[in-house]
Amino acid sequence: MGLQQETSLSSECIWQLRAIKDTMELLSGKWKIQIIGTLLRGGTMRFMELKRALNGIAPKKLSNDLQELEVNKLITREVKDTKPITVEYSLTEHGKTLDSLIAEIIEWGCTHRKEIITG
Amino acid sequence: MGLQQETSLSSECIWQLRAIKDTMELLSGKWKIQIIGTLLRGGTMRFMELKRALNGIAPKKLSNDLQELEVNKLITREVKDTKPITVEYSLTEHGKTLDSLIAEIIEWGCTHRKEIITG
DNA sequence: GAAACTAGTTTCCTTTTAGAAACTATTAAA
DNA sequence: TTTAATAGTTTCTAAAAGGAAACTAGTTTC
Repeated sequence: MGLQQETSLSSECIWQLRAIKDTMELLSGKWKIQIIGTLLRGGTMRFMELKRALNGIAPKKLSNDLQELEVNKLITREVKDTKPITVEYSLTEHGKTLDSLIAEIIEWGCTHRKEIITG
Repeated sequence: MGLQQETSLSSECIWQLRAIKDTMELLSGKWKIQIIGTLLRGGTMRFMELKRALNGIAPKKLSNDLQELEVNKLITREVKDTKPITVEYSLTEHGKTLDSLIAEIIEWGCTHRKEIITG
C-alpha cells in the first residue's frame, strides 16, 4: 500500500518512471480523486458525510481508499470522543498540493473532449 | 474504448467528474504514459522500436494500448510500403499537449517521495 | 530450404479492482 | 423495545487488466 520498489533497472530515467508510478498509483481507481476533491471543497468531513457526498461508493471501498490515502500522508484521520463516536478526515498540507494537479487533469479532460467531439 | 456516457446525474459539477474520468481512463494502466513519454522523447517510432524501448511489454498489450491512443487521436498510425512493411507511430499535436501534464505528474511524484521518505 | 525480421492476433491464465449484501458494535431517540 | 445513527468489517462474486506462449503471414537473408 505504500511506495513500491523497482524490480528492474533499464534506463537512466528510472526516477521519472518511479515518480509517474507513485503518482498514478495514488490517483488511479474510480474514487480516489473524487475523495480528495470532495475534501478539497468540503474541508474536514466525517465518514458518513463523505459516503453521502460520493454518490454510490461502498463503505468498504471508502474505508480502504481512506486508509491508503492516510498511509501516504495525504489525509489525517481523527477519532472524536463524541456519542456516538465520529471520525473526521481532513487533507494534510501535502494532500492539498494535489489541487493544481487535479485542476490540470480537469482542464486537459475538457480540452480533450472538445478535440474528440469537434473532430 | 472511446468516451463514456454518464449514467447518473448527482451534482452540478458533472462536467468536472467527466473530465477527470476522461483523462484518467486515458492515462491509467501500466503502460500508457510510458508509451506517450517514449514517443515524446523518440518522435516517430515503429512497433518493434516501441516494444524494445518499453522493456517488458507484451505485443498484445502494446497493440491494444496503441489502438486506444489512436482512437482518442493522441497518436497516428501509418503503414509504410517497405519490405517487410513497417508501421510508424507518432504523437499528434493533441497528443503532445500531454507533455506538461506528464511533467507535473512526475514533479508531484518526486515531491511526494521526499515527503514520505523524510517523514 | 531454414532462420529471422516485420507487425501483429489468439488463447489461456492469474491478478487486481470493484461492488453488493450482510454483519459487528456502540449509543441514542421514540 | 424497536429503530436508527455512528464507523466500519467480512464474505462472496463479477469484471477488468495484464502477462505468457504460441501462432499468422509476408519478406529477406544465409
